[in-house]
Amino acid sequence: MQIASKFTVAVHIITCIDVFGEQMRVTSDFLSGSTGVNAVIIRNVLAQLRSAGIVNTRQGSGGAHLAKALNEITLYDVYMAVECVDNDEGLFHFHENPNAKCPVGRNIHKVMDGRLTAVQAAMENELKSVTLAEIVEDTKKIISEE
Amino acid sequence: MQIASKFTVAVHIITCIDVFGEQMRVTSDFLSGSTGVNAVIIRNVLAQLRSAGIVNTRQGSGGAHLAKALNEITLYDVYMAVECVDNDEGLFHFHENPNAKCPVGRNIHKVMDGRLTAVQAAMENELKSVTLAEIVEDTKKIISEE
DNA sequence: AAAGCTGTAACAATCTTTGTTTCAACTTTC
DNA sequence: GAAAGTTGAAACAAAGATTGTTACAGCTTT
Repeated sequence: MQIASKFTVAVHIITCIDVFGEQMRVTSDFLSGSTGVNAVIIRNVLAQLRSAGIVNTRQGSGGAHLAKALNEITLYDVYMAVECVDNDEGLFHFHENPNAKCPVGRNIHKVMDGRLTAVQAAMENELKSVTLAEIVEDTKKIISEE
Repeated sequence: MQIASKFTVAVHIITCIDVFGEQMRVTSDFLSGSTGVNAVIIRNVLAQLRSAGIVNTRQGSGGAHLAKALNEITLYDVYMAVECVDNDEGLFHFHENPNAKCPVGRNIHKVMDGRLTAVQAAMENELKSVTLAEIVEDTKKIISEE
């Protein structure tokens, strides 16, 4: 089981906006071409990024723009924006009907929950440690060396 | 998107084997009752735990037993045993067809891969830091205080 | 007014997880 | 050795999530 590709698509989108945004209109069609992902999916992801205050889009005129400086956007922000993991449910799917009549069944949740939360937090902290500025910088560097 | 519940089921199973194993046969039917999960699923998980050298099972006689000391089993071992995440694919599902004709499309993988691996490693290290001995100890403590 | 783009809904296709049915093979007990 | 209880495993169904597709209303610019 994997985290939905909307996350990597979102990072790809933001990178494209910064790399190409000054010289052209970055439309959902263009992004669809660069990512290989359907334009409607792109618009959905853009809508989620917009809700999170990461990008701006407008009907009619077309073209997405960044709403924040790249060094103020972390991978965690993007991850949360596209909601690959439901915040209520958490990263781990717990089996839903442990038997309350069994001593283990009625207590396993209590024992596990804190630890599963810690595991999820470890992952999220690592995501918080990377900014999109780094991602875009690396990308531009590689492009310039090609 | 979530990590399959087979993982929490597996932890539940191991806990039951230790808690109840001395006084009764811990069969797939019993585990099905305690977890609320279908007995065939339980047998599948047991088969994966057996392949990983964590438990022993036998046809006919019935009843699962631990093949290792609890302090030698970490949550990571269980997680890997049940293969909730494909080892080849990784935790993050990358969009599969970025456009090689686009400078961003043909380099985004290079830029992201190392960082995604680091995020996954952070999660896995946290899983490695918890042993089943702790889980079972906590569970027994709670049961004794009920 | 025309062209191009976004926003969004509805539906289909695909994949994964989980459940169900079924039956062969094995062990213990009578 | 027969019966009962159990595991191992295959095949298929059910349910849910992701991704793709189609369609169209609404906005902006020219």
